[in-house]
Amino acid sequence: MALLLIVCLLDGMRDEAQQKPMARLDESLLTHLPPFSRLDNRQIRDILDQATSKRYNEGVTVFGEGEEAERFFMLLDGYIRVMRITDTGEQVIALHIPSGQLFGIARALGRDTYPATAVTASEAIILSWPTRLWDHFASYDGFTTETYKTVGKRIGEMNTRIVELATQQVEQRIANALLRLVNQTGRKVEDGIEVDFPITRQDLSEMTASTLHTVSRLLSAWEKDGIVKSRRKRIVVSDPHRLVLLSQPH
DNA sequence: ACATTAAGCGATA
DNA sequence: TATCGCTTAATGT
Repeated sequence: MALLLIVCLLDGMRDEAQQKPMARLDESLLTHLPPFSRLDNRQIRDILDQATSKRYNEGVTVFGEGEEAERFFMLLDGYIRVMRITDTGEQVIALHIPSGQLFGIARALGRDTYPATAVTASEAIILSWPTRLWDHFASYDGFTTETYKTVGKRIGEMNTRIVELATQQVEQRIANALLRLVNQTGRKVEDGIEVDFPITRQDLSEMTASTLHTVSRLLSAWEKDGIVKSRRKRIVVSDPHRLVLLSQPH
């Protein structure tokens, strides 16, 4: 969270017109991120000078499904939850995006509207650029290939999730969802690995086509067996191995 | 093998 | 105090 501090200070902390051009953001913020790692300092400077930075609170919608894709985004800190709403008003969580990744890149998918809704799953710091700059970015060496790598990973993840949803039963689905969360966003703590952002039973049920009651019951049972430890909005996996066993059909 | 309904409890703001 | 997250039991499919 040191990054949070730095950017807040650079932003001047004040006035809630948060959407403002960066004064001087350090180039090292981008140099180690895959889409930008092959660019020289002048190119990074150019990119940063056109970026807008904004700090988001938890649970804030960055953009909504179907909206005009006016901008694309780079998540510098925090987590993004990508979700869709069914016609009956039910929410389905498609995936979570960790910091260091681009998102809302409709242009790369040949779309002019966002295919899903993006909500902050934690406090977040996000850079964004007008979509018209996408082609300019795409001309940079390695930008496109790296971008498609992460897009490919996301599609791969969603693929395996579809198979899970279609073939496995709830216990396996929830176990798999939890394993993915700790693998992607896990943070080592005293007695295991903790999901790095606030997550409710309702959230987990929306990731697994289940209900918060079933999730609650399963987490309680797993806690009794010493596999997980959970309190409100926090889940620690203390025995990942046994969770892997549960994620396997038996 | 699950979802739904309902009731109640503690934490949080 | 009101709302939220969570648990549990009973009941339904």
